[in-house]
Amino acid sequence: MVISEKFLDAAGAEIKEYYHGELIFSEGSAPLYYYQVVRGKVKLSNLHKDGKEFLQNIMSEGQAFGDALLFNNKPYPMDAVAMEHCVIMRLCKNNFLSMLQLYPQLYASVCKSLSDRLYYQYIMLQANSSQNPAERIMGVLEYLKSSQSNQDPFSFKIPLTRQQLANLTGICVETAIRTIKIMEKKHLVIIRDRKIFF
Amino acid sequence: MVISEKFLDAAGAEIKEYYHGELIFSEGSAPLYYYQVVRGKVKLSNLHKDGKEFLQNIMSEGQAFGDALLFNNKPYPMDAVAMEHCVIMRLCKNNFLSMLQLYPQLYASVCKSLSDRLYYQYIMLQANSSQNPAERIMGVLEYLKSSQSNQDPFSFKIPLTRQQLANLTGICVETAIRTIKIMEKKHLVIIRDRKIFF
DNA sequence: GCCCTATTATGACTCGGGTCATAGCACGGC
DNA sequence: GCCGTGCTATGACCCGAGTCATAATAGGGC
Repeated sequence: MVISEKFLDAAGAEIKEYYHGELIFSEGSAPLYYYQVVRGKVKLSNLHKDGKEFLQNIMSEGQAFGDALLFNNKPYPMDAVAMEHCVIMRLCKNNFLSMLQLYPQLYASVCKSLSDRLYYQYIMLQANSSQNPAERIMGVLEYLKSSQSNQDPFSFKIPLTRQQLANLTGICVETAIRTIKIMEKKHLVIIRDRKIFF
Repeated sequence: MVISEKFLDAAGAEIKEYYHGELIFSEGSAPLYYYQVVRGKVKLSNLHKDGKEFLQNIMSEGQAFGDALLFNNKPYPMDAVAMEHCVIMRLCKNNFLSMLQLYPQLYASVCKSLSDRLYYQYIMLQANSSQNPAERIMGVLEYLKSSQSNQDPFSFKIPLTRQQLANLTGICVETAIRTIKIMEKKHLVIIRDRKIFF
């Protein structure tokens, strides 16, 4: 958890619920809140004009989002959408910044949280800049795996559909499916019951 | 400038000089320092096994790098190389963290600096995840332009070679050259004296 | 059980970006 | 001026990822 719910509560945060598919904020609008996921999953995504979606990231319990934009006064570069029923704490910009001034030790958590996401972006940018679909997919898999405690090969069941993997890597579903099959033949992943193990 | 040189100096920073092509840190090694560019340009890049280079970012005067990794104890996900003769201030991890504890107001600058880079990564990740070379290149151009004061069309001379644009976007030089020509025909950019204006 | 939908799967075809080869051009060093 | 090097430019060819069509399978709701 980035910031303890007690602190957020004391600083004046509201608890909000969002339902599957509900928009939390949208690309181009002005950032006004610090958001922290209490329960559920939120996707940060870009909707292309041709209807295709690019998945920037999926935020889970304890993770913060939208906060980076509070520091540099730029409009949101993506949408945030609830992927399921979510409980989210939301703290307005002024209260968030005052809270940090009052309790500077919280800055350490915020910096760590920003750094974690920056690290994720480094990995993904490198992977997705490759032409090779397998390298793009491996980028996601390795990143997800790196945040697991059990590092044994094929012990980790990837919690993403092929469509989501495709949207995260900017390739089409068919290529994702075909590439994953090839990766299985090369013993890079195992497919059991249609689920990917890495 | 992220942190004033006086503060860095008082905290025990060293001033180091690097020459064109000199390695500052390398992918996979452990982060030990906060770096801030005093003069020159530093590229953050990944070297692929096939000899190709992917340019994550180019850091200029006043910008910090390598600091994100101090917060989350992960090895560097890229190399840092001086692109020209550089003067760089370097502050070891312990002194950096102590300095922040001592002067919490510096945290705000660090958060802003992290957020700025996160924003850049969002833009680039979205752009580079596209299949379309023109979209990838536009990602770089629009980002660079957004940090300019003069927003008039075609007023900004892109300070990058086609090779650098190709390495930033993960496409090959030839495609970069051809795509830029097409973009000129579509009046998206102007080419004058081989230089790209946007 | 039955239906609806999301997901996984597979084949045929197209097109565009990578690769390789070659060359023209600009600039700095001497 | 002359040379070398890095940058820009252009053509021919190939391969592989996208697109479209079609279908099998799994899972949830009722």
